[in-house]
Amino acid sequence: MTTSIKTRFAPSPTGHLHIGGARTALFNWLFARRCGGRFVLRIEDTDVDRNLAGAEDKIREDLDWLGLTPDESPWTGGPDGPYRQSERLDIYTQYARRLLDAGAAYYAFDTPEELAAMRERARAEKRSFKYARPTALPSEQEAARARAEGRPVVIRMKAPDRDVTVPDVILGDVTIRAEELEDFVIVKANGYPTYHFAVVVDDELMHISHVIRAQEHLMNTPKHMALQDALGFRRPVYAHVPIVMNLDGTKMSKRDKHKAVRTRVQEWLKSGKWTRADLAGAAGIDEAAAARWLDRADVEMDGEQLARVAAALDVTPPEIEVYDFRRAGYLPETVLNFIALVGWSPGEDREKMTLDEMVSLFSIERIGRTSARFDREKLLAFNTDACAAATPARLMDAFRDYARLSRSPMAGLDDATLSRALEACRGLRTFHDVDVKVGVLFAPDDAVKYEPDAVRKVLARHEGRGYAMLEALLPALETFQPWTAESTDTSIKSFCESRGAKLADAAQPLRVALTGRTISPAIGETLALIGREAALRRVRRCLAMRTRAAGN
RNA sequence: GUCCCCAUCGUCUAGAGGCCUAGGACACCGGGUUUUCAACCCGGCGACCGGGGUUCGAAUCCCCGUGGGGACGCCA
Repeated sequence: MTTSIKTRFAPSPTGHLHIGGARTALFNWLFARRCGGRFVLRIEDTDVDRNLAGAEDKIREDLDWLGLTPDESPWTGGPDGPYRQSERLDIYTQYARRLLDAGAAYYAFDTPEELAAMRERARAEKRSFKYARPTALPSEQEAARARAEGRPVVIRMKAPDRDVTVPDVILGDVTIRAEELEDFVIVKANGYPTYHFAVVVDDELMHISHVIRAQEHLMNTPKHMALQDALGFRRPVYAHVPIVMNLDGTKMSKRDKHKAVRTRVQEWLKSGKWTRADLAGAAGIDEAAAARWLDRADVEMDGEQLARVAAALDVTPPEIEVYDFRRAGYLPETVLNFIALVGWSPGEDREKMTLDEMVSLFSIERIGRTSARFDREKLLAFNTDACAAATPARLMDAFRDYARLSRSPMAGLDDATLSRALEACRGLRTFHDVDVKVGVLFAPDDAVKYEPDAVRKVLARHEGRGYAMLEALLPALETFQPWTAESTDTSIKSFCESRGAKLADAAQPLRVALTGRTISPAIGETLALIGREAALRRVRRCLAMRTRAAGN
């Protein structure tokens, strides 16, 4: 049992799953599957302030969508639970006691302000700060007294006094010199364990054999090893994977979304296009909260609020979290395939893979050492290919999920119509494309927004040539029989022929009349999808609008 | 600033001393197809960060430099 393979993914419940986190989860999941081992999901909720209500459900939802289901987790249970750190507090206390008794850890009473001042002084003197271990360690009595006096009491772990070498399967041996190591807090003043402490205890108790995590944790590992040694724990195999970056080389962060929206808000405020009240209104929050968000880079509004503001501003914030990609209309299998390739490669120029194929191809040794940039263009291309390759049933299923989330007018379509619409969208890149291309056909007439550019170019130009065409076409349209894609297509073509016009001369004005834009499936297909009644109605409506505009 | 990691086309990467005139994918450029958007087809451009070694031979090994990234929290 002790020799069996077990990996874990341990997010903190702060919101939807970050794409980088998803990749870490995927690697852990793949490795466990590959080895016939188990995959554990543990919730690291030891920061009372940062925990967000509902975040755990979001993570679960994202993982489910991707298909990375855990074998053990807070919601599936398992032999080594509980899987929420906040429910394991007594366990940590027990081990902290052991460290204290062994003299491996000690009480400390510094206030956050004092610590900040020490760090500040060190910076002013241009030396690096290192916590100075007191020569005489505080006793239990002194700790009790400090507590009684209202001072914060934490427990610090003694850093090892010799060099530590981290054995890493990706990076090789990494040695950190003893003087770089510092005594670190393992139990906070509020009694909660810190990440370092909880991780080590849980990985041991949960029999984790391989720790696959982001490279930003590399320098934490000596701390974890010190804890393992002091507690007599096993040493899991470590694999630190390179960090996922933005195309510009900065770290991919949730804040990027806020930054993008914030920038646009600022532009609009400056140009007088918007007021702070508009912002608050769009977000659905009060003005004070809106102002705080606007002025401080570290303040975030929730995902839904941000999405509303972004929509009002007509900007698309970068997709960062798994849920962003889902809502943007990507297939989960594409996301999985693509993120697997960010930092890992099976070799032999292999790129397109199903999850099952990845399982059989995966190995930690083939994970790279270089930080990799996340290229959305390539993801888009992957998704395009995946949609083209997907079976109609799969596509329909995935689209329904998208339509529900994005409140598409296509959400309620019956199977036959939806499959027809999807077929008409062959070549789609994301489901958002489908929504753009055929969504309006299923929306109420008044949802049609006539784009000024389209109207000018296709209808109004050359003394209203497009409108004239519509007027001529309307009576013919009324006689089209039967109303199918093939038949209406033929009818329009012969209509054009009889007038010595090109197909585009009729198709484009019709497209604009029906959708308000120049984007839609082939014209016959468009007519079939929208239906006879709606088609005639929208053409008449479009012509009536022109008359009204001319009257002004 | 200190410590750590990394370094092949613009991007993700293949490459584990001769198979490399460095391969693939995306992007890009040119052309084709086309009633719009997209898709699709054909062709093209394009990289071993620099300098020293080691070796008969280096993208591959070593050293230095440079560049990028990460960590330095009672965050995880």
